[in-house]
Amino acid sequence: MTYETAIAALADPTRRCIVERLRGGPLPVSALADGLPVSRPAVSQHLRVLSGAGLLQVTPHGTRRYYGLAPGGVDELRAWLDAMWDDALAAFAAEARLEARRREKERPR
Amino acid sequence: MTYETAIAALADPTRRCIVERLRGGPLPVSALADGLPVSRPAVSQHLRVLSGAGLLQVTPHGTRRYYGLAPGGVDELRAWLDAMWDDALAAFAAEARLEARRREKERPR
DNA sequence: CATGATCGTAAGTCATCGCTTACCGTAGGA
DNA sequence: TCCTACGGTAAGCGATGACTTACGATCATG
Repeated sequence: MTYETAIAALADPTRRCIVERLRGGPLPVSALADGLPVSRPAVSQHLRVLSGAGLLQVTPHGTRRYYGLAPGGVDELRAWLDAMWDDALAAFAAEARLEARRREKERPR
Repeated sequence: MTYETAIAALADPTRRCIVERLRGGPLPVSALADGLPVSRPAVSQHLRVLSGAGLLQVTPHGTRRYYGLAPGGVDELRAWLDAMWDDALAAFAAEARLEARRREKERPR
């Protein structure tokens, strides 16, 4: 449920750039806007999306608000990826069995 | 580089539905289109995007093409997530140190 | 060889989304 | 108390993208 909004939030290049800029630690909005090719209101809108997805957390300090990566923010997303692609191995085995069955059906011709 | 197209491909709900339907093993296009709320050409377009992102692999068999999850298709995406959010712990430590420094600066007043 | 089934592609339409400018509320310093 | 910095919000615009219908190509089957 939440991993859907998380992956939607991370799909935007500008938002990924924000995430990468937050690797070093929390930053206020103005510091984030400097160096980004978009205006400051655009950054605010992106921060709203990222926060809404549970990827960022805010700590107001005076007039400036520090945005930082939320620990465990991508846990559900990782869990979904694992659920899909770990079963893919089993699917691979299934496909191998299907292939074997197809050969078996072809051989007697 | 590839994780960007992968996350963009997985951002669409219909494409995620396709991925989930492929957990049980490869399927031809018609079988995928049945049960999805979109037309068959739409499914073909989604499959093109997913394949282009390295998430799916195709095995033509006669007139029908079997689409299946590509093993290791999300490896780069997982690596990127780890690189971001594992360093987030270090960032958290950095923020803690920053907080400590702020208190230290406030205390002597 | 002809026919039907499977699937990819092209063109067009409509909604969603990201960006901008303009505006407003709020906290801190002179 | 003014005023300046910081940042969130609203409205409008342009572009990207997802979907549909129509068409064409290919392979198996009668």
